[in-house]
Amino acid sequence: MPASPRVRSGNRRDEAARLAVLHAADDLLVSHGFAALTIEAIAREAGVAKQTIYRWWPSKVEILLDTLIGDTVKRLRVPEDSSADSLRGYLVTFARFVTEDPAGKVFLALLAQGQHDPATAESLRKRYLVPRRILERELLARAVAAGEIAPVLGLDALLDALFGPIVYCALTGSVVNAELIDALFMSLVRPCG
Amino acid sequence: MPASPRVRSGNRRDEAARLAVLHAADDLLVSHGFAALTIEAIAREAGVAKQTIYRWWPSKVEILLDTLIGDTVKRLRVPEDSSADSLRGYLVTFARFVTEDPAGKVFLALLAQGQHDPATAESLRKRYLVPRRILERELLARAVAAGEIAPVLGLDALLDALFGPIVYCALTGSVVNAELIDALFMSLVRPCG
Amino acid sequence: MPASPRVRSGNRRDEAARLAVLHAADDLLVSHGFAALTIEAIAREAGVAKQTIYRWWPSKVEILLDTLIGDTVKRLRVPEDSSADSLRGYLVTFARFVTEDPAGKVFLALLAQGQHDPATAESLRKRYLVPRRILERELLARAVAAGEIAPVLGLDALLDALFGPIVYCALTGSVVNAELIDALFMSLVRPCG
Amino acid sequence: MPASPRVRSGNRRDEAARLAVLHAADDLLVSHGFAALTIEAIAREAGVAKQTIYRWWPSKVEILLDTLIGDTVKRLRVPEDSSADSLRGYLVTFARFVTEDPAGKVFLALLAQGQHDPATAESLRKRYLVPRRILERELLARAVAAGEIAPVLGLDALLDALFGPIVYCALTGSVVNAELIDALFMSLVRPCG
DNA sequence: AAGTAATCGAGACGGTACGTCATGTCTTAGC
DNA sequence: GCTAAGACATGACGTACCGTCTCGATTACTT
Repeated sequence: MPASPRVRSGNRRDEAARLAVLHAADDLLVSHGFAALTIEAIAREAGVAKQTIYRWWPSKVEILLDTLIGDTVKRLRVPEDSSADSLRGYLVTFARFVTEDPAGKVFLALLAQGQHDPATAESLRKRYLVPRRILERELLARAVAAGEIAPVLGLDALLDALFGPIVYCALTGSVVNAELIDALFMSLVRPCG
Repeated sequence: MPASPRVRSGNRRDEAARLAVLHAADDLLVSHGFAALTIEAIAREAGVAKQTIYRWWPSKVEILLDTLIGDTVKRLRVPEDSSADSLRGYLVTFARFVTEDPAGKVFLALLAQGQHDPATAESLRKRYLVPRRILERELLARAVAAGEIAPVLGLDALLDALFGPIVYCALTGSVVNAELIDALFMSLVRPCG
Repeated sequence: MPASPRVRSGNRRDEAARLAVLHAADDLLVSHGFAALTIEAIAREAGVAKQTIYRWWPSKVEILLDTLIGDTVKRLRVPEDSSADSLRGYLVTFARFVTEDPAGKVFLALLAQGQHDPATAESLRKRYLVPRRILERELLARAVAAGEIAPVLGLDALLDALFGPIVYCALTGSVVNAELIDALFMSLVRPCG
Repeated sequence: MPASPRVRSGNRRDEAARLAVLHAADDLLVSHGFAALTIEAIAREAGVAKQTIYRWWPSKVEILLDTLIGDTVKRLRVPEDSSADSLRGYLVTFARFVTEDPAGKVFLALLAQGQHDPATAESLRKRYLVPRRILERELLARAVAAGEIAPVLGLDALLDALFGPIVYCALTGSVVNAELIDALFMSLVRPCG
């Protein structure tokens, strides 16, 4: 199997090129950091022409969002089960995602880039934060309805209070304390029983 | 008063140039965003030679850190008084700083840039986060010793739990809820009396 | 004729850009001297990006060499005819070239720059001096074979003896004496008859 | 003898600094070429402040001229004796000077720089070329008067015809042929007897 | 002996150009 | 109509020198 550069698809969008771009972006971010994540580097790494990237993505941020959304579906599912335990488990999973998973680095990078560029902030919010937030709010609502938890706060504020510290620790490079998650959970979510 | 564009200082560092750079960086960040904050733009805006910037600052991040540290001293003092009330007031001040003060934008931009560049993360931590954290830990310790509060967590974790949600809301562009701060304060800090 | 700043050539080298660079370099050298001949000035004058210059030429010296070679082909042809008269005419043409023609200024500038930079010296020699010298030697050889001249020196030394004084006068800003050329020609080349 | 960097001369011009600058310029030209001969490099090499150079020399060219004039007096004397032989010897000495002596490199560099900058050309002419030319013309005049030579050309043109080829060979990096000097001497100067 | 003046080293300053890199737009030619 | 390839104008990067300047020290002439 010498080269087989890739079968050209001719008229249609080349799925292989799409995947190659997504993987190249992901790999570069993890291996060399956001600073090295240039369109030219992605094209080089993916073996794809620059124009092919510009044709399908308006910016490198959207590429990262595509990989992040894909990876989140695979590795950071919002649980269906609304027990207090599965809720707590979700917090722990999120903490691991954000500190250890390469896709978590993508999330942090996008959150960061959102501070430098309003368009990124808007995209991240619309395509990622809001949809997740809806799922999470529903999860909490189900748990409240089931009498599993009795939060001391409105659902949105509660979610900020729970995820905020985890994200902040990840951003500042502190370890995310298990004690911290426990205390937040006990004090704010108030599991019943 | 004819012209006098600026008095040259000759052999010594030119204080006027230093201030011009700091202000230019601050202004550009606020007015055009981090993306427009290039060394050339700062030099242009400040009426200063590029080399003068490179002579004194290793990167634009250090310029921003200088402005941030200066502004924090002026507008985000850690209170001396260790009452529960002044502690809560500090949280509110921080929330306003981070969402409304131009210097707060600088802080968020640096936190963000730290995700893209480890050197920034390290500088921010050493020159800003750690010194502030020390002061805040001492504040909490005094309050505990005075019997003003009875926190449910270790001091570091507690600080992350308190500031994390505020920073997270600022990063995602959500409003920082007063209810949120209250609930965190009541549930985690547990003011006595 | 609306605007049409220049038609972009896309994938291929842009011939218009190439010519614009050559002319800009030539014009700048003649109008403002070698000191003003910076890559940035050429790019400005030619309405071309700096990178376009660096893509095709390793240095401004090679740009000048390109113009010199082109101009020499047009205005300083080595004669085909090997009569003593045409040989003498060639010397006179060379003297005019080197003192009056803008392309002659380019030649002198390159010869000069060769003293400051060995790479220039090497390029000038390989791309200009040696090829011309070959043609001139052949010319002399033909004239000797035809019995037109009977030089008192080897061909290479003879060429140095003939062109050296002309170049030296041009370099020092002296006028190139017609008497000088005649005397050299009579004494060293020794036309027969 | 620990350091003794140099004795300060106080009010007067510091002769040691003057010499250090001349030697540094000379050394740098020979060792690293004209391109590396910057005022800053000379100051560095000489252990002298930049301002000290600017105070006494209007440009680096004048520094080189100072060294050249000094070295010429020492190593390229125009002979007093007006015999044909000593005249021929002078030509050979000049050829060696220009191809082997470091001071010869200085001469070529200045001649070259004169092509890039009219002020240099003017200085070189006034301070070096013209004074030498006067001496050389006198030498020839004495030789003619003494019946030692019978040149076929006016004295100035003759000098150009003699030195031109030597300089040209030095400029193009060719070897200066002994045969060449002989032929020029015999054909143009025509020594009697 | 005290004051004046010029020199020196050091080095900051506003500039200009360097050569490199990534941007996003474009055209070509092949499938 | 997609693709790989890559030229192009733009503009920032960080570095090196330019020539001017100001400083504080040193030393020699004046009074």
